[in-house]
Order: sequence, then structure tokens, then C-alpha cells
Amino acid sequence: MNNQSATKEKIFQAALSLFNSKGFSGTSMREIAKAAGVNVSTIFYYFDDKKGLLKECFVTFFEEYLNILEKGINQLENADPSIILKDVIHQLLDYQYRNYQLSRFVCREVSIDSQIVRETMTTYFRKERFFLQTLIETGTEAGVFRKVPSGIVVIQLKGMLNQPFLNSIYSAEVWNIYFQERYYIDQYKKQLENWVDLYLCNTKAIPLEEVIS
Amino acid sequence: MNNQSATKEKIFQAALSLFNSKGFSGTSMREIAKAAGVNVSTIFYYFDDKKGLLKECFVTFFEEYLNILEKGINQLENADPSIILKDVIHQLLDYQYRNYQLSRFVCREVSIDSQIVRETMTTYFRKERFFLQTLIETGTEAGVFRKVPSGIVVIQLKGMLNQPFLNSIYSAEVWNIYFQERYYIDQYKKQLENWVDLYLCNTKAIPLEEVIS
Amino acid sequence: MNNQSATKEKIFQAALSLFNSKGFSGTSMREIAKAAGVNVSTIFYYFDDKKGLLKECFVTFFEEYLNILEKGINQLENADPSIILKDVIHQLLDYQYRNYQLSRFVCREVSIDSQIVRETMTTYFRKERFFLQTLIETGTEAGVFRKVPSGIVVIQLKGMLNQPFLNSIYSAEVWNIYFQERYYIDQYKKQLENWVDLYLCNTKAIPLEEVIS
Amino acid sequence: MNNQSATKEKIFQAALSLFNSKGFSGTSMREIAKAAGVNVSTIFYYFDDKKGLLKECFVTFFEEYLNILEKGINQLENADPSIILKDVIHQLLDYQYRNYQLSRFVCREVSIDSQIVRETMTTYFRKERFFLQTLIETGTEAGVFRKVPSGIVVIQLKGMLNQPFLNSIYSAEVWNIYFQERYYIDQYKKQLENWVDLYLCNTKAIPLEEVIS
DNA sequence: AATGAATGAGAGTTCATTCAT
DNA sequence: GATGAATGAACTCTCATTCAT
Repeated sequence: MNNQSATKEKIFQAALSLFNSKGFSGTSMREIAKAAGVNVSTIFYYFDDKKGLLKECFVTFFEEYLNILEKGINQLENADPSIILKDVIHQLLDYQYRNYQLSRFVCREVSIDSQIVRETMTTYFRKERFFLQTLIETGTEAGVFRKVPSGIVVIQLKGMLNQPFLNSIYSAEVWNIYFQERYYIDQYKKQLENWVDLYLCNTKAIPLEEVIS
Repeated sequence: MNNQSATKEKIFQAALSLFNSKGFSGTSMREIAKAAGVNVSTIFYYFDDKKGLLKECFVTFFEEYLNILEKGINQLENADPSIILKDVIHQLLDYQYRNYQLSRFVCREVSIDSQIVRETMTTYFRKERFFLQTLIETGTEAGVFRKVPSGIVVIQLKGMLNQPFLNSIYSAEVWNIYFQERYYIDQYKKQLENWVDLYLCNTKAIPLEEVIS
Repeated sequence: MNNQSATKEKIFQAALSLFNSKGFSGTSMREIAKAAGVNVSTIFYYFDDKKGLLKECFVTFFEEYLNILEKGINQLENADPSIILKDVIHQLLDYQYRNYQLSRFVCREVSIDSQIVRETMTTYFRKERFFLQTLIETGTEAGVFRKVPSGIVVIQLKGMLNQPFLNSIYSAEVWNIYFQERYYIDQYKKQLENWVDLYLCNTKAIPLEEVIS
Repeated sequence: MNNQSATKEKIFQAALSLFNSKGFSGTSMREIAKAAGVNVSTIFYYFDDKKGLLKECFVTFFEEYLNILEKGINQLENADPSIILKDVIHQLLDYQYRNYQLSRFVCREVSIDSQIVRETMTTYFRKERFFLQTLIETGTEAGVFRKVPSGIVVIQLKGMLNQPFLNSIYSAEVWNIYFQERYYIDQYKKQLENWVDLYLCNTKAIPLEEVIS
């Protein structure tokens, strides 16, 4: 993405993968080094300390994440809010699908009450709030969406957006639904579109032709 | 709850609170001992090892959680599935509201790929799947719910149910929504009922009189 | 001395010996553990951290050191200051002779500009100053000592008192003078008594019968 | 001093200052590099390794130090040994005054029992012994000094010479005596001259006109 | 029922040092 | 002449855990 050294990128990917499956605290620097095929010291050379790796994860994730939201907002003037919301949902799911390791990890780690989370996330969350709130409230004002409490609905939406990636193991092992595959993500996306139509706009239901049990 | 010794309960509560805010791996036995006001060895006396504490958290959480689901299923023969689903949602939210520390922690930790999670959770999740799937599919067969892919919808529902507790800090700091307070949980509950009515049953929208911004 | 556990004492002695010869920063916890025949963790169990060991050294050294000075002061009313000063010199040399490792280390480490030195030593040095200044100035007021600038003279005296232990290796290898042996300490003591008589009191020189080259 | 490159000198000064306040082992190459404003590798380029820096300190210090002593010896044939001794004392104090960081550091580090100290210092100390012993014993043979054990007295003298610089912090904070200032060094020098007159030669005391408390 | 002493393994981090450029 | 990338070894310190009491 950025022109970091190849070594730095290698380390970052290794860290990501391990953080994802074992958690931040549950992953040791030595494990990362081994997975990245470098010496432990090299990690410190590039990321200063373990927190540096965490920060990089957060920054990387939110950069594009917020970009997607911002682009959606910028199109609000010319288009139907419900269509834009669907498009944003589409792109966010797609982004998380493409970066499912990062997404899961960030989504989980963010719920831990550490100093670094507070420091790093505050700005991001403020921006995200602005974008989502604008999106919902513009739709309501335009008469496209029902009158809903935006905060509550955003939390609801975020829950739905994250769940597939947060508990992909659960989905896979319990429901045989694999969100690493396009097919299931598309299925999920369709339901969220239904959510917009039925729950938010309260229009007619889209007839479901292909339905998986 | 059960007639454990007061010491054991004290330890469990201390562990819970710390696991909740710092994560399982991020919490040390010493910290727990200090918070509980006992010697480290005492924890081992009661819980065998650190995993024992984790297991206790899972067991405690799912005992009542599954109870709620089971009771719902048992009433399915005599009542409207949509009403039962709403009632189950109501009780699950209420349960998590009463045990928000436990809920948040379990919900987060479950997404970590450790041996102990796999071992402990498999049975619980199988049961949960059976209950939720039955609930949704009975409703569909009875013509009360739209035709929906049950797995996808359950994952969607679970996301919405967990989100308030998983990221309570986010809700509080970013949206000023405090799910430790009845008011906000009731607001949230109302929206999930709307979700059942509008999204699942596709009936008319319930007019919203009281709406928070 | 105090009723610490035998293990703690063992560790302290090992640390002392290593600090003495290799310096504080130059000594590793592992080396100490190995020398003491305990596990590294045990050191932390007793002394919290490495600084804890340093502090213990300072405290141990100055406890008796200041005791000697205090006793001297208490006798000032009834006796000739020059005799008391000689006695104090005698006892200080003797104390350092008995604890030469500790003395050397403390004396050297004290000259390092670290936070812990400042914190720990301030009180001790204030007390020491009070005692030594009182000793010198009482003698001057009594007309026993020449009129001398007390600060300057105390620094001079301290230099003479420490040198044998500070650079015992120098003394041994360069001059074949071994201050671990009574004989040489007694020789040195005699010269310091001469210093009191000739330099401070300016009386006749004591005729030297036994002189080593 | 010598025509080394400016960079080398910059590094040396930075190292000196850090060694002085934190000790040799307590100072890292990175700290030195940072303080000198160069890359770590540059230090290795100029000094080979960390020991190289230490050696340079020793060499630099003793070069002029021994020069002073040698010049004193060379004048012994034509002048009163007591006057020469006083002059040597004067010049040594002055030299240490001008290079107080180096002096303090060398004086302290020399008491550490490391291979490099032994290797580097042996020659210097042998020379120093020869000069000081000759000085004292010539004076004694000439009947100018009392009959004293030269080794003991030299150690005594060295203690007095070093103390002001070894523990300059002690002097400053405890006694408000700042040996970085001419005034106090002159005061101290005067007392060492008294020491020569009264203790070594046993002549009348020099009347003290200006005396600081 | 509960504790203090003690441990081995491993944590994150820093060390002095090298080498290609 | 000077540097940035990379390393292996060692650092201090904390981890979960055991065992005798």
C-alpha cells in the first residue's frame, strides 16, 4: 500500500495474522518474528515497541474504512440516501471481506479498555460517527427513511456489519457459513439491503428467489 | 447464585471485571489476586488454573443464556413465533444488561482461536444454533416470517444483540448512549422489535412517538 | 544482622560481591542468581527489582556508619575533641575494613548521578554532614583544632578515609598494600592520627618507630 | 588537542559526559550516538568498539597527568622537594579542575575490576608510583619531610586529590562547595599545602586569614 | 481454607556489533 | 566519512504454577 520496506510489510502481515487468531496480548513478539522470518530485534527496529504494531493495525484499518464513508457522504447531494447507504454497506462489507484478518482483530481489540485504544481511536470514531449520523439523518429528513433514533440504529448497523468477521469461526463451525467466500458475503449483503428497504425505508419486501437455509 | 464460598465468588467477580476491561491474556493472576484481596495461591485452590477461571466465565454465562432460549422454544407450540422471538430478544438483552461485564467479555473472548474456546464452546453453540434456527424456521413455516436464510439472519441478529455490550465504551464515549441504564436498553429493544415486525414479518411500521436523536 | 530469611541474605551477599567488583550496571540479575544459587525470580520476590538491591546496599551501609558518627558526637561534651575524632576515624576505618566490599561499592556508586542515588542518599548525607561538621567545629571552638574551613577539611578527610577501600586493587597491585589485612589498616590508621595531631591540632609530630617503605 | 576529526571529538565528548554521570556500563552506544548527533555505526567507525572509548578516556587522562608528575621529578635536583610537591599538587588539582568530567569518570571506573582496566592501567600506575614515591622519598632523604611510609602516604594523598572531583555532587549538594569554581579549588589547594607543611614537613602552621565556614 | 516461598519458562525490550552501501 | 538495516545475545522483569505448611 505505502512504500514501506518489504521487511516491515512482512512483519506487519505476520503480526496481523497472529493478533487475529490469538489476540494482541496472547501473541508474543518472538512468535511474530518467527512467523515473519526475521529477528525479534528487527520488529523493534521498525515499530519501536509492541504497541507500535497495534497502532499500525488501527491506522491501516481506519484509513480506507473512513475513506469509504467519506465518499458516500460526498455523493449524498445528488442521489437517493437509501441507495447510497446500500452502496456504503456494500463497500464496507467488501472491504472487511478483503481484509478480514485486520477487521476481526481491530473490531475485537477495540473493545479492550486500554490507554492506547483510547488514544488512537477517539479521532477515528468521531469521524465515523459524523459520517454515519449524517447518512441516516439526511435520509430521514428527505423522507426516505422512517423516523429513527440515529444513534441506536447506527449501533444496530455496526453490529450487523461486524458480526460476520468478528465471529467467523462461529459462523463457519456452527453454521457452515464461510465469510471468506464471495457467495456467503453476497448473501449477507442482500439481507442488509433488505434491512434498509424493509426496516429503514419500510417499502415492500424484495421477493427472495435464491434462499439458503 | 450457587452456594459457593464467599472467597470463590470474590475471586470470580474480580477476575470478571479485569477480564472484561483488559482481556483474558492481558490479565495476570496477581492482578486478580490483588483485586480480590486474596493470595495468588488461593485462586489456584479454587479454580485449578487460569483456564479454570475462563471456563467458569463461559459456563456461568451460557447457563442462563441457553435457559432463556430453551423456554422460548417450549412455548412455540402455543403462541405466535413473532411474539416469542420478541420476548426472547427482550430477555436476552435484559440478561446481558444485568451481566454486562460477563457478556462483553464472553462475546469478545469467544472470537479468539484458542483450544479452550473450542473445547468449551462447541456444545453451547450447537444448542444455541438449534434453538435459534428452530425459532426462525418455525416462524417461516407458520407464514409469520418472510422466507429468509436462517443462518444469515441469525448471525445478523446476534450481531445486533451483542453490539451494545461488546462496545459499550464506544457507545458511551461516541454516542453518549449508556447501555448500563434501563432507558437506553429499552430504546434499543424497541428497535429490535421493529426489526422483527418490519424486516422479518414485513408488516406495517409501528409509528414512532418517542424518538431520541 | 536483621532476621531476614536465609535466602534473602544469601542473595544480598552475592549481589554485594558482584556489585563490588563489576559495578552495579555491570552486574546482571542472572549472575547474582547464579552466585547465590537461587532462581532469578527469587531475587525479584525479595527485592522487587534491581534498584531494590542497590537501595538495600545503601541502607545497610549507612545504618552502622552513621551510628559510629552519632556515638562520637554524644561523647563530645566530656572529652577532648581530638581524641574523639581519632576514635571516630579508628572506628570508621575498622567498619570499612570489616565491610570492605560494601564500602567500596557504596563509595563508588554514590558518585553516579542516578535518581535512586539522589533519593536514597540525601538524608544520609545530611546527617553525616551534621555529625562531621559538629565534630570539627567543636574542636575549633575549644581551641584544640586550628582554625580550618570545616567543609574543605571534611572533604579532605573523607577522601583519605575512602581511598584505601575504593582502590584496594590499586593499593594491592601497585603498592603491595593489602587493606584486607589488619597490619596495613593499622599503619594507615596511625597516619590519620598523625594527620589529626600535626595538621589539625598542629602539635609535635609523633616519632615514627616502625615505618614501612 | 590532537588533530582528530571534529566528528571523533564530538563523539568523545558526548561519551565522556555520559560515562561521567551514568557510568561506563550504564551508558549505551545509542545514547552516546544520540548525544553526539551521529549514527551509532559512526562510533564504531572511529573507536572500534565500546572498550575503545573507555581506553581513549584512560589514555587521554593519563597522558597529561603523568606529564605533570614527570616534570616535577625532573626539577627535583635543583629545588626544595616540599616546594616541588606543592607545585605538583597545584598542577594536578588544576588539571583535574579543567577536566573534571574525565577525572571523575577515570577515578571511579578505575576501581572496577575488569580486564580492560587491568590491561590499560598497569603501565600508567607503575609510572605514577615511581614518580610519587621518588618525590616523597627524596624529600625524606633530604630531611625536608618527616620519616613516613611512602606507600601509605601516597594513598592518603591520592584520596585527598581525587575526592573533590570524585564526589562533586556530594560536595555541591551537601556542602555547597562547587569545585567547578576557581574559588573553592583554591581553598582546597591551600589546605593541601598546609598538609605538606604541617603533616609532611611538620613546620609551623600557615596562619589562615580567609577561612570559609 | 488459605498462604508464602520458590521456580522455570517466557515476556518485552535493549545491548553492542556487523555489513553492505 | 558516515549510515540504515539487521542481528544474536543478553537484559530486567513477569508469567502461571507448585508445594510445604
